Amino acid sequence: MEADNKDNNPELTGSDQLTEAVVDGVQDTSLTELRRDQICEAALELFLKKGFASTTIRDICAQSGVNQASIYDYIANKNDILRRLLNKLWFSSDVVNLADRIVQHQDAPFEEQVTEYLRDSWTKKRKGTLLAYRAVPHLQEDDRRAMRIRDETVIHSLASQLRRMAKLADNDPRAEILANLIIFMAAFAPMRDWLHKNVDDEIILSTVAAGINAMVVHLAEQPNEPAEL
Amino acid sequence: MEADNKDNNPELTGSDQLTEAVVDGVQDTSLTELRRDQICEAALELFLKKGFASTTIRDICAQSGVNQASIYDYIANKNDILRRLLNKLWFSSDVVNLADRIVQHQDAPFEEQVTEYLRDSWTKKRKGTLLAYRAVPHLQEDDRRAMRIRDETVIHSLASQLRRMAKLADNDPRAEILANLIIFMAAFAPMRDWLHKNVDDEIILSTVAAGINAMVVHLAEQPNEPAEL
DNA sequence: TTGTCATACTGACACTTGTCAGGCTACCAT
DNA sequence: ATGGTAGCCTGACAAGTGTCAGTATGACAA
Repeated sequence: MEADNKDNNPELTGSDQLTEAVVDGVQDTSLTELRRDQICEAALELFLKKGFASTTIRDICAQSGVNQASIYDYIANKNDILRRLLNKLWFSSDVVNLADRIVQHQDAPFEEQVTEYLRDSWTKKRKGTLLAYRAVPHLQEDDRRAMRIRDETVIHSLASQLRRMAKLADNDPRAEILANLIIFMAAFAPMRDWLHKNVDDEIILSTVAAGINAMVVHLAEQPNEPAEL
Repeated sequence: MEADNKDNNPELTGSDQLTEAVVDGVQDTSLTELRRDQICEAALELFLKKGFASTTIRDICAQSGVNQASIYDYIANKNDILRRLLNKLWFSSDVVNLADRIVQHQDAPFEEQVTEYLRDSWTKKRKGTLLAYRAVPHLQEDDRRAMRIRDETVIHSLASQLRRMAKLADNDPRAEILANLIIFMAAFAPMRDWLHKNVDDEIILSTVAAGINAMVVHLAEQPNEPAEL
């Protein structure tokens, strides 16, 4: 079981994505596209509601209206659906990451950029984030590694911006830690949304953004690593 | 399937825990205790590695050395194992929560208390946290509600301490948001531990604690909610 | 009208899963 | 030795699972 032959795809989709299997059951590429979207949309909803492992192919078929046998004309297997979803919602999301934002708008105040970054993460990328945090354990080892590498890249570029802004030494590990923490907070609202039901989203946003800003400011005021306790 | 008859337990274990099913296959209560511990320990390891849904009873039996049939003399069903684990590692963990810490040591500086709180959360309660964040979707509705209520209680008590410390109005929602965020950060190191492999744990700890402290200090300096943007 | 071909679907296979009935063994008191 | 009993295990069932071979269907070309 779970042969998952993505090796029948000779060229990689680009090393910063997960490799999608080639499926050639159906010629009409636009139809393939359409059905795939149906399938992925249904699968996303179910994965988030019931978890990847508890969602069956039959569930996905029922939800998307695609036949149980035909589904294999559009996707290679259950894992392939997850890969495609992550590629679309996580790797190719149109949310600009914080480091790039800072580089692009050198003049805008940091807190404002954090606000916009969080706003986008919490709306446009919300489901992708949830999926990434919940479903990654079900990926195969190399896909999981790809996700980790992506994360590390993002964190390192953010860390170097933080170092510049807070005037830290090039090897100060606190920049990486704070970068990691900020990325983590991009998952805050999606993962803990059952609270604050009656609180205005903008207040949540500005509170967290102000908090992140305070963290960075504080770091800039403490340019040396604290001595060992 | 999944009858999950915890209703054959007349008295509740206490409303701040999940209800564990009564299993009477074996008389010797100390043996029952022993086997249950074996089973839970094995299950915990597997749940964290493969996820709840992908871990089979057969896996748990193999890992714990308990027979496939006998396991039902010690636990009621797969879900019951999860409940018992959460009761032990999440509800009855010996980690003092941050609000209680603050009340108990009114004089100690906030940052120090945060440090100790995070240290405990990231070591003693590490697996419980991971389990709570990952496995809760597989609980039944009422158990999930119990977890949520617990969370809300903890957050509200922390929020009221934050209000006191930062001199905020009683209805300022930012206290709740920050409390929620701090609780969320108690899951930071467990959930994102693949980074910082070569960074001293104490630096991670002090960096995050300092950041949280800066957030609260900043909040105290901004006693009024910002006007609408 | 007939033939062809791309797509949809019926039905099934091989396997895994949670769960347990009922037989089995080892030890203890007599 | 013998009977009894507390714990252990073989074997199985019913339900569900991912996957697909092969057939039915419908639309279009000749």
